[in-house]
Amino acid sequence: MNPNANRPVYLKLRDQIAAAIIDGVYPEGAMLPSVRALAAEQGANPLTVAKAYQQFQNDGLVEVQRGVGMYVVRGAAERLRAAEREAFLRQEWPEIRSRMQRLGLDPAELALT
Amino acid sequence: MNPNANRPVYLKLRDQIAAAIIDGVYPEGAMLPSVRALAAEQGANPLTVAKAYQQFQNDGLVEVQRGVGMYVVRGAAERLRAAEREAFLRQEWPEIRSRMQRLGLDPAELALT
DNA sequence: ATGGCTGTATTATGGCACTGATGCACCCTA
DNA sequence: TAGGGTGCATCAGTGCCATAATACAGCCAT
Repeated sequence: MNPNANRPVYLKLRDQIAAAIIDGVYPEGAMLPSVRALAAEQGANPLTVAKAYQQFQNDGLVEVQRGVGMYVVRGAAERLRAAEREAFLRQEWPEIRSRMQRLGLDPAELALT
Repeated sequence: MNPNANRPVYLKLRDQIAAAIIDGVYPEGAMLPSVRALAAEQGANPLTVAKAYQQFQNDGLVEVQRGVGMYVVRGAAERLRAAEREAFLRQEWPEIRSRMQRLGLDPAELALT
């Protein structure tokens, strides 16, 4: 099946949040949705959301003001995008590429879709 | 991290075997390695290997001769390739494509690597 | 027929990741 | 100063995964 289907919730949330930061849905300096709010919206547990937020704190992409909320730091979007791009090219793309080759698919053609 | 890294062993084995069938490492009519042999080679448990083989039996891609071994049926490689291709295009490619777009990557360029 | 190879069923166990419920510490505003 | 909003720590439950030890059923060459 799709490897992304049976993925832990907190990782899916993490990807979703990362995409939102990169796309500017949560601009730099803005406050992220509270763990409870996002949990209610996504139908998940607050702790699961907190776990998804955790990595962004460790990487210094968001700043925690205890009792207040979590804020996107300056330059977070670009730093995040660079890191994701590097990780994608180094870890995922080689496998995807060889896999497509095995299946007789051409990335250049599919790109035009 | 890489979604394929923390995947269950039996699924990684399954993908590895599927690739071998498609690539003709196990040609049609040939016998697959015994569960014990592959388990020893891969450092896994025979039952884990059996679980990896399971799906191929259900899909009718391999034929079990009890007491003898498991054999790749005729047309298995092409059928497997078609199924994998369809699944890839429908389930995985859309996500990959949008993700690359977000990261500012062009599939057409990367294809030339 | 016997030994050695196949796959398979059974049961049990340990580990680990994910999820969940509760309560606490902290900060701002009214 | 009271209330409601934050994040966070602790503990517990659950289910999947992997392993293990046996035992069984079938086939084949010697």
